Formats: sequence, structure tokens, C-alpha cells
Amino acid sequence: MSCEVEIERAIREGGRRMTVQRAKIVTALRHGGDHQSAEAIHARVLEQEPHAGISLSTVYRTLETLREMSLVSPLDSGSGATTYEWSTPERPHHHLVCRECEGVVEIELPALVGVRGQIREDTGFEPDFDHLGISGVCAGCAANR
Amino acid sequence: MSCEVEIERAIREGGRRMTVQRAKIVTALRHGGDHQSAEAIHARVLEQEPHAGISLSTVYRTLETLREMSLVSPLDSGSGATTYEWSTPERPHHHLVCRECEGVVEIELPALVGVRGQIREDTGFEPDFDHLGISGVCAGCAANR
DNA sequence: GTCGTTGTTGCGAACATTCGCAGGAGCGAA
DNA sequence: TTCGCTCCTGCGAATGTTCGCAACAACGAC
Repeated sequence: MSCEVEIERAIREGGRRMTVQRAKIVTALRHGGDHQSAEAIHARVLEQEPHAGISLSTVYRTLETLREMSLVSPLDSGSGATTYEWSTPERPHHHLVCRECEGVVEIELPALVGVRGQIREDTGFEPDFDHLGISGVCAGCAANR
Repeated sequence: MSCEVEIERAIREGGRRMTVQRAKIVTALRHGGDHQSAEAIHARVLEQEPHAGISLSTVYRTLETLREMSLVSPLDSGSGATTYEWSTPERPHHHLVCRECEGVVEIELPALVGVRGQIREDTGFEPDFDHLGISGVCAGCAANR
């Protein structure tokens, strides 16, 4: 669990506090696989520790905090709940979310570097291009029309 | 209002029905400027016709219908409500949404054509790149740190 | 260890949006 | 014009998420 120690340090260095709740949420996230909803993370925490009494609000707030520190990236899956996954800066990738079947495909998009450059040059804006969620229609659904 | 007639035709040709509610919502949208929330559109309809009795659900459903036909494009402004604007296929543009100050800047991104090409080639996925909402941090907010 | 500051939590309410259902209205066919 | 099939609407409830507030707890200073 050395990674958990690193996360703890990152949290402290950001002027934030390490709490039992945050530790449990981080553990649940890291052991629960990618693309979990806040609800699922909450359930996972309670499952492992039924008397913990962590509120759903705290899960949302912790996820928001981790996002601010670029430790997790949210993905609006189009239907209902937002899902979360650990950021992998060493392997940047993006998500193609089909608006018909709601399937998700991962893709690497090196061409985005040029787009980022243009945005920076034109406006000074720094886009979040680490994990972009791109909606559209997948090949399968397009064929079914 | 010839445009309203065109919209009516587009709705009919899509196998959909033209209703008084839809007509009023379309009018409110076209005369209310860009980046209006569903709530604002609803208020505008009621304001012009207090006894109309159009429900908020209908506004949401109509906006979704118009989006399916690519007549309006939604923009998640980051804070609270989604806003809507008329699609302008002849002038494709995108939105940079600052996650700190929630300001919105419009930008044209011809470089996205290459990205779209890569996505199509790799996966057959057809991305919605007409009006992309890109979140990040604007120059002003970045300077304030 | 104790204290004080201040970030965090849990709770419940608020908010934006979607959904299910029963009644109503649009539009093509006769 | 009338009929009938569907699509559409209004309502209220449900959903996912955020917010306000008072109590609590983390952590640096002493």
C-alpha cells in the first residue's frame, strides 16, 4: 500500500488534512477497479466496515478534493451517475462515450497536443486534456440505423 | 420568423409532431439569446403567456428532442444548470469553460478535424465535435495563484 | 499533553434533471 | 369530418449531486 502513503503525503502537502474517512474512500477506490460511481464507492466502504458511518456527501466531497489534486478523473457516462477512476498521467487516455448504447471505449489521442497548443496560444486557457470524455455515436450503433 | 417554419418542417420530417408547447419553447429560445438554462427558457415562456401552463419537464424533453436533431447544443457550464444555444453548423465553435471562475470563452478549433479523423480511423466512432465544452483554467485564474 | 485554529464531517434540505404513468392532442387514413 | 394510433404533456416522485450549518477532529504551536 505504498501508494496510499504517497496519496496521504499529497493530501497533506496540499494544505489538507488526512482523515479516516478519506483513507477509507481512497482504499475503496484503489481496490474497486475503474469507473466506479460515488454510490458504489460508498457501498464498498460500508461493506468493509458496516459501522463506519461515512456519509455519501463525504464521498462526493472527497472525490472532488482528489479531482482538484488531479488524483482522480471523473467521467460523465451519459446515463445517470458520474464514474471515477484513478488518474494515470503516465498513460494519458480519453473516453469515447456512445450516446446511444452508453458504451465506453478508451483511446489515446496524441493529436490533441496540437489542439492544446492552439488553445494556449489563442487564449492562454489551460484545458484539462488528461482524461477527456468525448460523446458521440459508436460504430455499432451507427450501423444499426 | 421564417426560421420557425423551417424548424417546424424539420420536426415533422423527423417523424415528430408539432405542438403548441414546442412552438413556444422554440420561440423563447430564439428570442432569448444564447446560453439560456432550461429554467430561464421556462420562465420566458410563462412570462409571455402566463396562462400557457407549460411544465418544466416539457422544456427539458423538447430541448432533448432538438438536441437529437442537432438543432440546439447543450453546454455544461460547470456550475449548476446546463445552458443551451442554437446550433450554428455554418460557424462551428467550441467553449472553454473555466473551472475556477466559470467564465466561458468561444474558440474555433480547426485542428480538431485531425483528431476526429484519428478517432474515426481507429474506432469507427463518430464524435460530437460541433460544440465541444472543454473545461480547464483560464489565463486570468491561472495568474491569480 | 493541552489549546486554538480551521479544515472536515454528517445531516437534512435544496437543486437540476429524469422517469413513470394516465390523460390528451396531433396527424394520417378513411 | 371522424376515427384511431401514437406521440406528447403534466404531474409528482425519484435520482444524482451540491449546499448550509452546527458539531467534530486534525495538526501546528506552546
